[in-house]
Amino acid sequence: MKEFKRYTVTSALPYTNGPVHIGHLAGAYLPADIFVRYLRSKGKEVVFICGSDEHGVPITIKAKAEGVTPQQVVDKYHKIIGDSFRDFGISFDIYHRTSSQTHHETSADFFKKLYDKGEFIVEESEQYYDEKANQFLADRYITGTCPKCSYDKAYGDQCENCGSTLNATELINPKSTLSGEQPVLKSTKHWYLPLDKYQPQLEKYILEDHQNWKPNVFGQCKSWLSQGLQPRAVTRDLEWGVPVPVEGADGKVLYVWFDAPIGYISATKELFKSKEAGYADSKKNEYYLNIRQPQTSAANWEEHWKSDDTKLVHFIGKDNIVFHCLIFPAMLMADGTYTLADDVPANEFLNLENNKISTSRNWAVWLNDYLVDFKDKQDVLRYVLCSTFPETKDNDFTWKDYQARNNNELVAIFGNFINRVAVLTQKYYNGVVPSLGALTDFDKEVIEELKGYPAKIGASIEAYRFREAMQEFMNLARLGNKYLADTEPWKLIKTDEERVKTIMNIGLQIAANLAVLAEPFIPFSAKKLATMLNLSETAWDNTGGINLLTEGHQIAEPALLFEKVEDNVIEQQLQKLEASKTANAAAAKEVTPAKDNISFDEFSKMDIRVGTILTAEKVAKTKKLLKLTIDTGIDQRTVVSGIAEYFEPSTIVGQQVSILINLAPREIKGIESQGMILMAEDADGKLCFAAPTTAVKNGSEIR
RNA sequence: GGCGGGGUAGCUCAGAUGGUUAGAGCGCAGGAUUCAUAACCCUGAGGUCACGGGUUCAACUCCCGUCUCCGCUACCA
Repeated sequence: MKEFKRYTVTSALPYTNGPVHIGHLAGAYLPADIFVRYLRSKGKEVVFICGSDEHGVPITIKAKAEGVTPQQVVDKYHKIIGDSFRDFGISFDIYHRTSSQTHHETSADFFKKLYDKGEFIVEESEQYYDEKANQFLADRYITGTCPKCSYDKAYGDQCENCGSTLNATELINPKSTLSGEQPVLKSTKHWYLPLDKYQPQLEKYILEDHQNWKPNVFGQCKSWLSQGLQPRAVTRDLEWGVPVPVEGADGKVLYVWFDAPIGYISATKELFKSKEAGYADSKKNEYYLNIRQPQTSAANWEEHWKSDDTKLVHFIGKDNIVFHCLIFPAMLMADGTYTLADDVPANEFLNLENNKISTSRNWAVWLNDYLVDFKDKQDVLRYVLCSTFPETKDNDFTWKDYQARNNNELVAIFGNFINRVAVLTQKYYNGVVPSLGALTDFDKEVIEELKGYPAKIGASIEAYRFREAMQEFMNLARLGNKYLADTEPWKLIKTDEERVKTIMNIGLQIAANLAVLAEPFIPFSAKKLATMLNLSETAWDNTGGINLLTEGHQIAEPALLFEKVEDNVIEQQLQKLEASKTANAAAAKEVTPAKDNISFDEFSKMDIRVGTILTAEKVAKTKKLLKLTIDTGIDQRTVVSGIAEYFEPSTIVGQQVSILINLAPREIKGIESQGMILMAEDADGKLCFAAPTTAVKNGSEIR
């Protein structure tokens, strides 16, 4: 195993268009924080880097929608996100941001160097340009008439009428959805990073040198490599971002995926820059939050990025694997002076109450919200999330589990043990650590077991098995409880006071060990415990023994580390989740505005009849389609309808429906559909039949 | 249908490169105990490792197929 002199640890830069939730925390920030806190306790040199990812199209869209500038959007969320991380004890040495000057310079320089080295390919292409809005248009912001089916509201990338995939340039009468104007074709130039050029190097880097990476990470890289890498554009026509620093690139910025990972580097730069200012935690500085003095002897940022004896570790979610394992390394290879990541321990996704966490559906536990409802309980969430980290597959967070973990583990095992020791010490010795006398065989066994924990927990952390590490930590608390249960000092105190001193001394030593070992996982409680024990030791390597507290040492009054979470609190959270979900769904589903008036004649053209479903069967190899036979009173005809997600074929036979019978037939999945069933669609997408409320003769006209 | 990832005790999840009686926590049952936030401690009952084939002396672990679940995607006239 290679010995590294220092570590550079990064967590994925959160995209700054909303707050962060438990899924983010569990995926990339908490694991990294545990890892880093552990390293610091081990006395390792480490910098822990993160910041806001503030560029890209989605932010400009959000700004436009809210009538503010992109900068205002990112300012708002940079603060919210940064505060959330700080409040949860995510101990970044710097939380930087990509809109900062340092970042703009760093990423521009990075581009410029590659440009000068001739690493890029330049390609010119014709793109639609909105002269009124003064910008190039992404395909989905262009509508027009479909060249294939003449549907007049086709999008630039696809026609929803006939389903064909389009190029924006194929549309007839294209219109910009931004201004409503007809866009013009304009040729534009972009720079591409030829990833294919680095394919052999990347294959060696991953497939040969890093077979030890997690299976999910390794597998995905392998899959990409086997498909063959393609050149990727590194620039875009956009105002918001880092301007492309070369001639003839007006109105172009670095593509956000290119500048974002450089954010790690610029943040490190900024961290070292602020060294002169003494790393003051300056919340007034608009460019960073939560800065602290890193535990490193490095003289400059380069030592953390360009030395072979630096171990670079990226903590990310699984959506980011390709960028961190292939694209960013390719960029660094193109530069040639950087060291590459030693590991990228990507987590899978965290679900919430059996459903995927969703920002748009507001199905999430937001960190800033959590602290309002659970003041000072950041450690409980840290603990619960760590115990259910999606390390090998998607995992589920439930409030019931949260309650159980808190009550049965934090309170009942860890908190209870500490309380037992503290209360007994207070009761018997007024809080003074008693002397250690002769050891029994059982004492020796327990001490021997205790001795193994620091290394065991540490090994798990270093292997990125945080769930296992925390379980081991909790096993030490269990050992403490067992020690007390088996030695029964409360009985012995009546017959053998000397023996009780030894027992309590050992109990206290276990508590002190727990205080140090808890720090990476639950730092707030660890601090509370250390204060209670009046303990100043923080070094991991000094744990494992029974010498953390000396005889005669005074400890403070016992205080509870954790409290139970009652049923009603959990109920409330579940209700809140449900309520915000429905509220959000309703709000998100805007009522479609009324269409233009039509004449009675036009209306009369539609021939809508009452019909009855005679047969229904699923169309093979589709998810939504049912093939229906309808008795229209006039004839029996086949209709294909996209309702399979909501209706079992057998249950709708005999159902009366409204059917538009003179709609031009169309072939769907090889079946000719002769008409259209009228359905009402609810806000959540559910469908219901728009049909007569009492039975009506088939063929009756609807008008 | 395509791509990706899954299906292991009631629940949430572990199970390196195939190898003795498949694990943990919770829950459940019984016992012990009272220092402790009725908490702790001990014991126990629970799994033909989705199903069917195959490779192997040996498969939860490798290969093929089937079913099923979850994402993204296609079909919704």
